[in-house]
Amino acid sequence: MNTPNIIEADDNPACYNIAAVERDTGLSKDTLRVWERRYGFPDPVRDQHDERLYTLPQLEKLRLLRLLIDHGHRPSKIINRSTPELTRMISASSPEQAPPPEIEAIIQQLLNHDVDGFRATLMQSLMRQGLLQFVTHTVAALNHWIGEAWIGGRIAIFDEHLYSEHVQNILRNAILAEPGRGSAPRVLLTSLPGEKHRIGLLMVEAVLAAEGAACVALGTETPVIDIKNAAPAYGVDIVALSFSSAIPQAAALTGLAELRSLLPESTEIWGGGGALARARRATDGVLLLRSLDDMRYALQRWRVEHLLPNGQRKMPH
Amino acid sequence: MNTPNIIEADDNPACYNIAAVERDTGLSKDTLRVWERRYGFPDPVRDQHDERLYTLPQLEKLRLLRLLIDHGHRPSKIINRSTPELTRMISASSPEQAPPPEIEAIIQQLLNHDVDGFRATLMQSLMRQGLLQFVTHTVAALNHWIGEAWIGGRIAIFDEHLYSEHVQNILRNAILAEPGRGSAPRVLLTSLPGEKHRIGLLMVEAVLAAEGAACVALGTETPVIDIKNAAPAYGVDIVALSFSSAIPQAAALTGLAELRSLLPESTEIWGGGGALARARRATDGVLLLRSLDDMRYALQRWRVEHLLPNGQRKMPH
DNA sequence: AAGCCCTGTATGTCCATGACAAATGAATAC
DNA sequence: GTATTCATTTGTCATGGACATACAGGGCTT
Repeated sequence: MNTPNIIEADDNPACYNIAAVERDTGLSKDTLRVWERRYGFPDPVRDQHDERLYTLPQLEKLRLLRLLIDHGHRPSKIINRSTPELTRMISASSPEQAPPPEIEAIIQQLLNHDVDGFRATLMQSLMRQGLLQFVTHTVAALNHWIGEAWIGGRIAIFDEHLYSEHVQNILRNAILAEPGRGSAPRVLLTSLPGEKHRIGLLMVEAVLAAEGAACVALGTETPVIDIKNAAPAYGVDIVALSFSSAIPQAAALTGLAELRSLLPESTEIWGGGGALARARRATDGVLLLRSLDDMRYALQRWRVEHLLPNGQRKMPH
Repeated sequence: MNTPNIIEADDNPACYNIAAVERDTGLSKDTLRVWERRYGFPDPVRDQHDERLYTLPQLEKLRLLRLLIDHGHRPSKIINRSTPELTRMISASSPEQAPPPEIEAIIQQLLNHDVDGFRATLMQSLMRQGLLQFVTHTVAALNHWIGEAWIGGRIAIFDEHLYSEHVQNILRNAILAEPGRGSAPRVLLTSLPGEKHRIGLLMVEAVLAAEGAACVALGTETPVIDIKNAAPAYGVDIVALSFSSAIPQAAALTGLAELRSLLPESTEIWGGGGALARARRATDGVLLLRSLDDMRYALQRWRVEHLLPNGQRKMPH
């Protein structure tokens, strides 16, 4: 069913088939083929069966292209530039400011593979700031910096894995420890198939937990139909979806629109995350949240609209 | 960029385009087209641009087919049967023996969508038994039963998502709370690309933590090359990989062999999980673990071989 | 200048069809 | 029983054409 992605990673420079490239760049097979047809890049060699084999440098350049396109550049304008030039464009677009010392210290421990120190520092940071501050400042900054470092090749994939695991551990632990459970509103929290990033989802859950809302977290990659069925089953007021920038903005918007058409109007739909940060507008009845603070305001608004001053619901559910 | 998936969800029965069906069934566009060409199903209507529009019943039948194929049926044998017949096949395929009462109670809360009760019962069970017992008995039994129920269609996908999230929460929390950190051996814990199941991995981590070993957990789906690089970076003694039964046994064995050829002999490789439970033998130098208890024995053996009675390593690292 | 509509180009997705490797199952020999 | 061979099934890839939507830039009005 699946062919091996990697044949000889060290010896053979061309070792990624088109499915692997689709997985690692997020560019569809169709897009990869049509770029090759139109622009001449990527220009993979072929194996004995005429199937495309991409090299690691090509894959890396494709990731840079993807990133720049996500930032508003047009493919035809940048596709034939060299990899160093693309890298320069990226660092030019993001001010490349050194991270604040506190973040820097955490990053250093990660790069030094100091697992225990890394975890301990994160924990300290959480204790000192409290969950809300920790999530909206430290974790957000770390995510941003790690993302940059990953693009720039300054961090190994396994370091990023370790980072993700530990932040998950700490956030889940903190969420579980948060006292006020079960008050209104009730929020269903998940992502659509294709969106695997859990940290964004956990950050949202942490903020909601800190604000005293009741979360029903379904993890990542729940098909739309199942969300439709889950919402009434758990009696939620709001369905919140997270889209990292790994997902095309259009896919995020159509997913939201589709869900909107399936859920009753009384159920609010919130969407947020990197893929939607620059979206102009969504379907009517879908709320775009461009930051975690946005979400806190949305939460306040919902409570004003739906709750009496004593915290009771205005209308029987 | 993207065409809308749904035109008229309520009035028009044909409202899913091929991208939406791919996302919700996990069947690729190519597969959907080739099934239509070969078997005549699914047979979607076309919009004014000749693009496929699938109906909800078609989508549901596709999901049943996917489920049966994952459990060993061949597409051509089942694709032209009716939806009720497929449903019957699914419920017939799992023997449906009653779980023990303790497990039954937890399952009931999950099926009743009693989120808080479910979490509370799990927590109680953990407190009463301790981490080791909880993992090797309760979680293992729950996994087994939930897997059966999923095959038999007695449990919704979103319930399974919720189950997975909460067990993760509780296990991660318990692991973090486990006192003895950092003693030998040091174990790198992950799965290969394609293996997404995290719970098996967390169960292993919980047992290791309870036994006082030092874990470096990289989450799921780490490419072999990255494992090769990570092992020396984190100075681990053992690399442990988990394979759920969703992965073909041959793929698991190949992956283990490939890794064995990349790591120095002094690094042990352990493999376990559903896919390997019935495997006869693996490459030389790879240890097959058929149960969590197997792993505890393996851990004891490693300590006898590598540690002095006072807990110091026999050889300087 | 700033806002708006219009129009042409850029771009991603879909289609049809052909081909073939990998997976599976059956049949055979050891 | 266990390994080997062969035939069939099945998913993925390739090609090239088509076209809807998104975007950029010119010309218009305010």
